[in-house]
Amino acid sequence: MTNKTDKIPFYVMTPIYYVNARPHLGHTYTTVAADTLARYKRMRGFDVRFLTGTDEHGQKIERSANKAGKTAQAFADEISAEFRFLWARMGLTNDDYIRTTEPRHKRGVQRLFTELQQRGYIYKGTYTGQYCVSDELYVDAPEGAPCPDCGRPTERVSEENYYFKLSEFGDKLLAYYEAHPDFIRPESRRNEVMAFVRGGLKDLSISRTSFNWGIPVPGDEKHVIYVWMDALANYITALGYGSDAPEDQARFQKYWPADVQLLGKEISRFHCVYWPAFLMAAGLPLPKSFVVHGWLLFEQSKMSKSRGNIVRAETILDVLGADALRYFLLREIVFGQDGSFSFDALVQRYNADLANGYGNLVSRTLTMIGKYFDGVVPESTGEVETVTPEARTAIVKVGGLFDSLDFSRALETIWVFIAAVDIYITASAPWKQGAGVPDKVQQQHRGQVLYTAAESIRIITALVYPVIPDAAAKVWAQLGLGDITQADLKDLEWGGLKPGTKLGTLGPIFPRAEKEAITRMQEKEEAGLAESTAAATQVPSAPVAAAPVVAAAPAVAETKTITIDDFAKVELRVAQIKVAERVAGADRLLRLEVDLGYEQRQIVAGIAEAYAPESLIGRKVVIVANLAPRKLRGLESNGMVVAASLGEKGKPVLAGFLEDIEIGARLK
RNA sequence: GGCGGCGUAGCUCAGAUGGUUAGAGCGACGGACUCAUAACCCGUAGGUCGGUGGUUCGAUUCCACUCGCCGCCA
Repeated sequence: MTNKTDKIPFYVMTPIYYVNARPHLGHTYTTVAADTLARYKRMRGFDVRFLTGTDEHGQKIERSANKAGKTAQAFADEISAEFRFLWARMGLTNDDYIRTTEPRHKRGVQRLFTELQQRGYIYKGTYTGQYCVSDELYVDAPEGAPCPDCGRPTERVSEENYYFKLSEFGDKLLAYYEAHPDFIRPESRRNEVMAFVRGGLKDLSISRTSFNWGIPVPGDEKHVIYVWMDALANYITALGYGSDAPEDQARFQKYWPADVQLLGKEISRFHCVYWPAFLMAAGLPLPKSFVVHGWLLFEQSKMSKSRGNIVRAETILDVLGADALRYFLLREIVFGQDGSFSFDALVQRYNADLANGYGNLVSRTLTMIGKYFDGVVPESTGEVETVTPEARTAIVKVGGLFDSLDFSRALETIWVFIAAVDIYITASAPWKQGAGVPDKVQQQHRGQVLYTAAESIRIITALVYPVIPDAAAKVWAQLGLGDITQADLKDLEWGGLKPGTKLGTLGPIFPRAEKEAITRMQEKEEAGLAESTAAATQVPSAPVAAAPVVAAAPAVAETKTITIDDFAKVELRVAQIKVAERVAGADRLLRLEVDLGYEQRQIVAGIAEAYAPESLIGRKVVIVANLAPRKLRGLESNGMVVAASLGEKGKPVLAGFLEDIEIGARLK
């Protein structure tokens, strides 16, 4: 183990996500890319810091919260928690999760503002013109005209504001772009950014007085700091910028400037122009690179709330698992370009590459080692096989491609190698007994072939680990190599697998998905919230522990068997939620009124942290109808809503049905 | 409106400073095999490289125009 301080720091982050929208595949895409890069760099011995989080201030949030009848903070808490749950459920390895409503962030933003002010880059002025609430931007449009950007109505405002002298930075920025060709990737984005800056930069208004939900300007509290300045600063405040504590300062010194800032193309101007200008003005170093990726289109059209074609990651996690989603996003889409998502393509990729390719290769190889060598990795004769040099080439090539964030080609390269190993095994036919060949010679040949195949799998597994960590961990264990997270993968070389290694317990890695998986996912999306139903457990690779229809506890928990009569005592029925509201003074409780067809009743359920009340109205759930009444927070609860429990925090996921079902129907 | 990108097999995309039969993967079809997850392996299909016109001995690759999609800016 190397001492952590010896390692080279590597700081990577996603943008922080605006809590105006709930997490969808676009967020997942960026975050998965960052996670993969972080895992890869860790594996290569870097001291990685991976940051993500949520952006929570601004007028839009204030208004959405009002509309929902909540405080802005409560509203932000809820959505931020959803992001956090999702990332936790996907097993992402972010080292920190910043929220712009945290004190550490506020402190840092105010410090940055003060710093810019003291350095003379901020002055007071008045703006009169149109403002787009949706984009949180002053727009150049005549009175009454819609926003030229998003088409929504703009508002007439006249405000006294603080301005940042952005106009002073045009030449400096251009010089910097020129001197650092890799500062913004891909090149097409760099060109766009440079064209924008060449067009001339105007000073930027960086405060608002028209609303309150934000960080106050130090010493002039009726002003709130512009959301973008607030948000962008998270990349340094999360490290400790603005704090006087020695450990915070040390962290900031260590990790800043960032190595890779990932972002979607819609926010490249803020990240590649404003943010560097703020940093220059503050006398801070600039990030080493911005990597701008494209959009994820859903079956050819842009995913958007209004189109109603947003796909949630949860749906895919339920049916195929996190690795399938990660693999698809990084393999199918050329990083930097727009990509298209469809359930069809997802399942096709899953079957062709993960099930038939990687999964099957592992299966055929390890099964034969079990059969012919009693589950112990055989000796190699030392003879060089065709795949050996190919493995070496793949190691080098894949490393380079990961470094340049060319995930799709990295994976393509690995899969070319997988195919080569399949061809090698088929050509060598270790299952065949050659006519007249003595058993000893036959065994030696088998040993050589199977050692070569197993060693190839070890290398493949190490290479794919950053992309499909769950599967890689399983294969690693099946190879008898223990915990992959403890493995030193820095110097991957052919021959690292020791003959004599006892294989672990074998089992499927990626079971083939049936066509039906597609319809199942589509139905889940249509049904609204993704849910972990009994159907989800039909695919054994689903990350949710296989749970029976009634999944109040994970199936892994030991259960004594019961008779059918015992089960019959539990009256499970389908009920439709008619009313859902928070219980005052309880963070976790919702008061529900449900319709059973023959009666309406009140149930108090501990699901408030996972479900917004309004999202539940009309939803059909399963309840235990004959549970003795109980009082919770003074409210009588007549029954219990059935839900699975996910993760260590026990996040509830409501049970439901894919087919439409009659209210009141009994489960038996 | 200005600037830029893209349009190649059913699908996702490579590629060519212009030159013999335009490539890969997936899907489809045929065959072989049986260690393996109806898998793997071998083989086949056929696309006038968006349209029109031009330059050229020769263009899908260059030029002009045109249609469609997209991005940045106004």
